[in-house]
Amino acid sequence: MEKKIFNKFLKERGQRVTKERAVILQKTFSYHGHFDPESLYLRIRETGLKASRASVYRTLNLLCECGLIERVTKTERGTLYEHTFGHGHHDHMLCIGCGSIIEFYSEDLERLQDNLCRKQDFKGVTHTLEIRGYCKRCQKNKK
Amino acid sequence: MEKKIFNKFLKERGQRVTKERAVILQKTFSYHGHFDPESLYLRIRETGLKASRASVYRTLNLLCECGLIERVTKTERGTLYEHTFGHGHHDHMLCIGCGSIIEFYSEDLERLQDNLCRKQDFKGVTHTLEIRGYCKRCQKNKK
DNA sequence: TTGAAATTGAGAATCAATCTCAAATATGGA
DNA sequence: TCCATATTTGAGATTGATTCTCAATTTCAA
Repeated sequence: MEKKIFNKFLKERGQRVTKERAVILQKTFSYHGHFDPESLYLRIRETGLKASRASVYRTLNLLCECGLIERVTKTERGTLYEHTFGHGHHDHMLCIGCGSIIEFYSEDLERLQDNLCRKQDFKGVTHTLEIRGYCKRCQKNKK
Repeated sequence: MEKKIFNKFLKERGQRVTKERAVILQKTFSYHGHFDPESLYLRIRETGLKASRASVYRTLNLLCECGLIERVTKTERGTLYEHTFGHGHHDHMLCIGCGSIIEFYSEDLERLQDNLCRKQDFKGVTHTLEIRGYCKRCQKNKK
């Protein structure tokens, strides 16, 4: 399914469907949560498949452009991605204590974005809301 | 005022108040909007004052820790900062077309954050909402 | 004033991400 | 199926932001 979308996207832009791109797409969707380019690259090599780091980075950019994946955040240790297809848009709470991530979706937030944009004559495409704080467990451990 | 806060913060951690830190703090607050470390460094040199790049980076980290400034976003071209003191919390809309930034504040959003956190037993401290899309001018130019 | 401990700065090091370009490959047409 | 050609790949170089190193300098409590 995602393969169809990606290939169609490539065709439309006169770009080619290559083995490497197929491999990278497949492994990208083998993640259930977040991932970074380097670990994706290693996961590909582990399974005996081949694709260079350069191709991984290039293909991740393509996948972002066609909306199959999203950049979650840029940390000091590089960019985190996740696939959005069959996953749905959502936002994140990030625990300062232990680094754990909670995903959530809020219809109210989506509506609010629309209202905010209208006020500023801005045409919103996507948003990222990141709430930083302390998860349940870390709140307890503090005491 | 911000100088007092910063010096107090340093004292409490057994760190020292130095000329360089004072210069960097002062120039940081000479910006009214966003800035990046490199241009801050250049602004310091332009005015004949002295502080190395290393010290600029080190001091920006300290200023973040004590809450006087905030990292706005990490772009492909480095980190953007802004000072928050006497400025108030707000969020951003980022134009994909021209890179311009619109600041906004929404009471509704603050309330929404509280609700969202309560549902997840999460103790929110701060949040960042970044809406990406097209500003008024870029919407027109597209046609 | 003094000396231990913190800080500075020039340049090296790191690290993610992009670029280079020759060799390999995909694709539409014959 | 085979060809011609434009696209893509990959190894390694490069870039660019940020951090690190460490000798020399500076702060500050006593």
